[in-house]
Amino acid sequence: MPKSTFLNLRPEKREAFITAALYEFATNNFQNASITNMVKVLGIAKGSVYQYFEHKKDLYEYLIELATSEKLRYTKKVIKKAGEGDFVKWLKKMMFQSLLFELENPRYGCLLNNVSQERHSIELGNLAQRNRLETQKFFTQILQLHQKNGSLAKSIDVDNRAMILTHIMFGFTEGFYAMNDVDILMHASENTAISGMEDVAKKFAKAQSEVISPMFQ
Amino acid sequence: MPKSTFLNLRPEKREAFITAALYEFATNNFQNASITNMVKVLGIAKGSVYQYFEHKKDLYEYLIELATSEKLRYTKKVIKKAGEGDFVKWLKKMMFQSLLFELENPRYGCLLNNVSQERHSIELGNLAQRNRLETQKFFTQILQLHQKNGSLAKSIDVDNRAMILTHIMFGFTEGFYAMNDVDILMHASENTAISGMEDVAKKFAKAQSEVISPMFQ
Amino acid sequence: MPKSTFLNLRPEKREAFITAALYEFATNNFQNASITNMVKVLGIAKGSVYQYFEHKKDLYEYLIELATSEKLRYTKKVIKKAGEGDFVKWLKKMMFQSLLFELENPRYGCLLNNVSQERHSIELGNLAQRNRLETQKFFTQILQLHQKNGSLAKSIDVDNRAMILTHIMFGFTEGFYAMNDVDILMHASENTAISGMEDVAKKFAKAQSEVISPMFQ
Amino acid sequence: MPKSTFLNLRPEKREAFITAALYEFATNNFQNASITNMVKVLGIAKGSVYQYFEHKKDLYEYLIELATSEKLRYTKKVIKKAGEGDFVKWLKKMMFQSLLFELENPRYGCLLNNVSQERHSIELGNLAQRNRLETQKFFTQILQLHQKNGSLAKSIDVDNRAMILTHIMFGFTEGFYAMNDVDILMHASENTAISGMEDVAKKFAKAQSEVISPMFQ
DNA sequence: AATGAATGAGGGTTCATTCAT
DNA sequence: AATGAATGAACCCTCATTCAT
Repeated sequence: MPKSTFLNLRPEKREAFITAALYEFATNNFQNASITNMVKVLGIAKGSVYQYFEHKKDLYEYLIELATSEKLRYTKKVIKKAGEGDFVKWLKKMMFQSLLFELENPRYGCLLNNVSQERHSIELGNLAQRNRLETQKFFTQILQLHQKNGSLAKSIDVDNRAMILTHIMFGFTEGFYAMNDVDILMHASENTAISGMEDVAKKFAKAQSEVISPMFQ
Repeated sequence: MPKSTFLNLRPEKREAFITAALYEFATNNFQNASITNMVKVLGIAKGSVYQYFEHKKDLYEYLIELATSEKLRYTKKVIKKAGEGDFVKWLKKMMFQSLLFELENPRYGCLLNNVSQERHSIELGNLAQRNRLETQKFFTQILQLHQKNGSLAKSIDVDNRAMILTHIMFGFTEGFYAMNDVDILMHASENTAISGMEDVAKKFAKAQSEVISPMFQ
Repeated sequence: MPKSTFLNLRPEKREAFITAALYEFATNNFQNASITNMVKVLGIAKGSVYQYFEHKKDLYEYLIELATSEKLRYTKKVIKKAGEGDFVKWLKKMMFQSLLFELENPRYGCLLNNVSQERHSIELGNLAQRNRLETQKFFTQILQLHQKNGSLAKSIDVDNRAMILTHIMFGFTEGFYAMNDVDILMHASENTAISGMEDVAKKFAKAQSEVISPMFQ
Repeated sequence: MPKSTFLNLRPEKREAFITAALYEFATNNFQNASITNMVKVLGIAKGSVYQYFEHKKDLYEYLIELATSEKLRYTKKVIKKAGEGDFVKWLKKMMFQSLLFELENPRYGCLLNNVSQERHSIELGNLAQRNRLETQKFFTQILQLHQKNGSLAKSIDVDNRAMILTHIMFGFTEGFYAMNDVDILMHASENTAISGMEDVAKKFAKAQSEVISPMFQ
């Protein structure tokens, strides 16, 4: 929900703004993210932020939306194939693609990770919960699809598996960001980041896969 | 590292202080936890806090220590039995006991959960990372013990399993707090809390168990 | 090192600010000068100060610079004549001009006097020492000039005389401010101040001169 | 004006208290001297200070009195000889003895130096002024004595000379403390301090003497 | 559309002083 | 006589937000 002023901005300006905002909200949770600091980095007037967005929360929500849709776009190809063939095979592809997304878009990834850790507050409500429920619902639908197609045993408790999947995926993601230097991840140019983090990522992907596969046999 | 002032406090007062402090640091991360708010709730003077502790970080570290040692005390019986019999059986007991701890001591549990999510900062360093590494090391040692005793296949990569275990356990814990209303958990008297959350807890325990068991066969 | 914010201020506002800040830092040493009190007097918000300056020390340093350059401007004419004619004659002129500066700009004068009395601290370092060393160096250079020009006996120990001059001049200045009511000095309009303090000043100038003259014969 | 409780204290305790108090008020001006810090160093209860003294100012005044009387005791021999023989000779002795006092009792010396720099305040009034006036009066009396005895020219303006003497002596003292590390001075054992500072002191004494002698010929 | 000065509530922290024990 | 917990006002500093230009 940016104001029209933001949408009418020269693309370069808009993108510079987004990049800086993402960085600020990716390296800090909502409360600690500082508009003051962000505009200092950007070199624009503080007032401009309030020409573009109603308030801090408004900006935050916009960034979340952006990150979410970007992630969706990135994983679309895999999502489309849901229901075809073996579920575990699909899941592995999905997990791999997600990890690639984190590596290539650390700002988006880190922001979304922050969202999933946001404490309940008057201002944001239970954002983390809503975030997790969406993911859970997504997995539930995929699982149901696979059950319909016969590629997943009907005996499996879909809701239960979706919940577990959700917690594990968020758990690994959070672990990934906790164990690695977020700043290095984000400042690296895309290619450097990938090559530098490749091993770590592979280890994580393999681990996740090992854990999750047995759940569906 | 509380000052002697704090240790000499009348037990009721000290406990009231701890309760309120725990609540503040359990519902907020370090930066957002507010001494001002805490003393308002407690009905004491702001200066008193600084009679008890050197500074905010000092108080935080004390609460972490308290929570950690309380958790250790709570799980001691199970930890002592490490190495005896089947590892998975032991792990299930451990996980169940941990969950019980979270339910009976939601303030401690929630605080420790916050610790594991703390962003890297100049003031706290990489607290979350240190926290996770400790847990990982703990699991590594237990796994090695079981390998020595022959109750765990020598072929299993202990370091890898310890890492996975860590991420999953933190993941489930975080999920648990994200999905439930922390405020209700913490304000409930112990018994109410348990009965109210029993089903949720059982579901979590079972889920965790299902995921983890296959990793060691 | 004020921020651009301060420099862009409406001149009246900026001057009102400087006047009030000078008063606060002239009547109190660095530690005791209170931003809180200053803004109360000025009738502006506390936050504004931090729009203008990075922090208290930043403001202090700006005021020192201001006072120093103002004093330099005031005594420039005399300084330029250094080396011409008799040194003692020049020194008398210099002392008289300095005194006039103190009388016409009691806020600047008093601030600089405070600087020369600042205790060594982590925050400011040894400001007083640095301040005195500068003055001493200044006198050394002038004395060397006069020795080159032949208007001062080569036998005179320049470093020693410069040190003595420095201590005496600071001593008289400090004595002047200790013996007179600084508040009256500072609140008086310029002309009133001069006429009111004229006799005192003359007495001081004569005394200083009497002391110093014999040192160079 | 200590309370009777202080006077009834075991001598060792009283002396330890005085030593610590002196240190605190010698290294800080009145406002910045911290009772809190002092008792921490001493290892006594904060409340004790208020058993001994009415309030901070009360303690400060006691220390000033102590330092003053100690200095008097130290210079008594010289003072007694006032009026005998040449004034300048006497003054040199006096100045030398004063310097010795500063070196052997840096805490007292530094405290008195602080007193002479204290800003006018509601709490302390114009302490520095009173302090200087006393010294000035002292010199006036001595000078008058010498005029009576014929060892000083009747033509000399006694009040003027006393004033000048005062400013110069305070000036050199302040300069001495500004240019040297007060903490080193005070922590050194007496003998070390003297030997370490001997050269500096001699330089100062000679300088002072050179300046002042011509004033009385 | 862009600016950036102004605000004021809130943050953590220090400290002299009081008073019940 | 000694303690030390309690107080609360004061300190410097930060920040999202507003608004006149």
